[in-house]
Amino acid sequence: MTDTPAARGAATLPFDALSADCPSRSVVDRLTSRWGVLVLAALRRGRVMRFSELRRTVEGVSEKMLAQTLQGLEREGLVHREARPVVPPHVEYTLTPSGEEAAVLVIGLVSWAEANTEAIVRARASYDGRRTA
Amino acid sequence: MTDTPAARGAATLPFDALSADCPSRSVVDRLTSRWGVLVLAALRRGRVMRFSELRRTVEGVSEKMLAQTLQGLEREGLVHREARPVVPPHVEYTLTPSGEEAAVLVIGLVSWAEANTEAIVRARASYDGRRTA
DNA sequence: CGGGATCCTCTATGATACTG
DNA sequence: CAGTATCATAGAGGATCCCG
Repeated sequence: MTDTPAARGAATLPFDALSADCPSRSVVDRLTSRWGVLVLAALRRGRVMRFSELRRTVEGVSEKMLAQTLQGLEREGLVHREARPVVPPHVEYTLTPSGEEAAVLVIGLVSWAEANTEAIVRARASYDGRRTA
Repeated sequence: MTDTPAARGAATLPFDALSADCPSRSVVDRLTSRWGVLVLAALRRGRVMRFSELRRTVEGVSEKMLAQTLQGLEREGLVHREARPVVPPHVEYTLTPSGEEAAVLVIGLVSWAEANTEAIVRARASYDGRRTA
């Protein structure tokens, strides 16, 4: 049997993302980007947040990365940007319906990670111990 | 009221990962690392795979990054490595129970991304059109 | 076959300063 | 306030060769 990626993809593999050329990979990359994950989590469930509010909520993010991340998510149609033409500027960010869906999944991951952090820290210590010994 | 990350975390925020010092962030970072996601997806549901098998399945990954990713996942206790002392070497990788849990969530994300790739590509085009115009 | 060791190239990320 | 522009750097990621 031919075992090309295409053949496997159509026949048995539900995950095209495993193939190099699938555009879904770039989507996954953005969803799972360092700050993308945290911004989606911060905007969950219809929250409306301003730029500086996000800046404070997502601790450690720089202005530059926050702006860049928000633009990326907006481009993917996951985040909606509402700019009110006043001075000083007033800009609000929310998740789009699509963004809400993605956020649910991302938050699932984050929650799991938090629930299992202790176990993982223990696993790390064990692994490191074995290697050092 | 004191507004330390710890205080907020306990009181109102379900997501400690939003605070900079929470160890869960490093867990999230690894789970969502570029190749980590794809390796977890490839090893889903009790699959047993050898190194070169993974190398072929996760298209585009280099030997170095695959080795590095597998070691990272093994360290977190998500992947089990079984090396049989024969020549030529025979090494098998599987998910641990913990890894299976994480994989389910990661695959959820990947699947969503694949299902929504078209919509996202359209959103991109729309966004780019608006900016260029 | 399954890596380890090296060297090299980018890109992601940050710090800082400036602006409408 | 909400960014943009610039400069600088660590680390991700890749190519290649080597070994048990």
